[in-house]
Amino acid sequence: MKSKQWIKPTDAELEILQVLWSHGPCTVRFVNEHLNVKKRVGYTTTLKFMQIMTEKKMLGRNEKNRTHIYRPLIAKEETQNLLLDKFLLNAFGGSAMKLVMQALGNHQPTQEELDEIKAYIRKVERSQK
Amino acid sequence: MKSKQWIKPTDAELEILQVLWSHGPCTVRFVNEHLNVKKRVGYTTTLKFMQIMTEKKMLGRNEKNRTHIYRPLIAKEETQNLLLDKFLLNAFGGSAMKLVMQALGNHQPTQEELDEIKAYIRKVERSQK
DNA sequence: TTGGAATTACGAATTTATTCGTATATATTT
DNA sequence: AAATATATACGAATAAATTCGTAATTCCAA
Repeated sequence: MKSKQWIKPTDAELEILQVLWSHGPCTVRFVNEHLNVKKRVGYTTTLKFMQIMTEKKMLGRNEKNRTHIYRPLIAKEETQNLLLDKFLLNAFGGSAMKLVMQALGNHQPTQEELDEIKAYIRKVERSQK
Repeated sequence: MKSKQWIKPTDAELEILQVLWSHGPCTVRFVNEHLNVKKRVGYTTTLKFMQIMTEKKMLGRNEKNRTHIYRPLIAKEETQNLLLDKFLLNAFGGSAMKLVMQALGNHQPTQEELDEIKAYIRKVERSQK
């Protein structure tokens, strides 16, 4: 994706992507209703965004029927990684460790999650020596 | 800080805060020169931002002398935490663990850093039982 | 078959963020 | 003291992001 032109999704665009990533391809109405669980947004506002995102090649859509079906064209993990890189630079001066420690500190991890991290660390350590 | 009105710093404001956080209180000129290491920014642009940030109570300034001395009024860690919370929600749907794992995966931690995390995990585990 | 509901397209208003020019005042240099 | 440099204040242009109204079209139900 880095090879193609990478356009950073805005906050509003990200909210829409979240919906499309978790549910499959869906209609504007479906997305709009999901957004409205959290905050009030007009239908045409959501529509407009999804049209813009389609122009930007963030989304694709099936126009076979009158009601278009939209799908994400950019992958969740890859997008999150790129956003993370930017955020890391902007807010944490590029120090991934600072960010990790703060994230851990602020969000009570469960034992399972701690185990997951420990397993990951062991894996890294093995590959390092 | 959460008690007071929290205004999310923009990217440009964050760059200025970074300078003030790492060096102490300083002048507009000093900040501007530091920003210019990375990218070209006009002096009055930086000045304008710092004035706006002062209005927003992000910065304070000593006006005793003609050349004002600015200082951050919001703390680094606290600000980063709040930004992290927002970012977590926006980009990672609130899953701190996903973010931590991706951050670890993308940025080769050194052995010292891994040790730091391990120590932290042990600390959490001790306090949990 | 006609009237209401749903959908898209389009344009534009609004808000927020970024950038800088110009005027004016103050200090410094010669 | 006059010229030059440096600082702030102010306003405004530009750009980017967000929001929605209206018109035109298509579908569906009475």
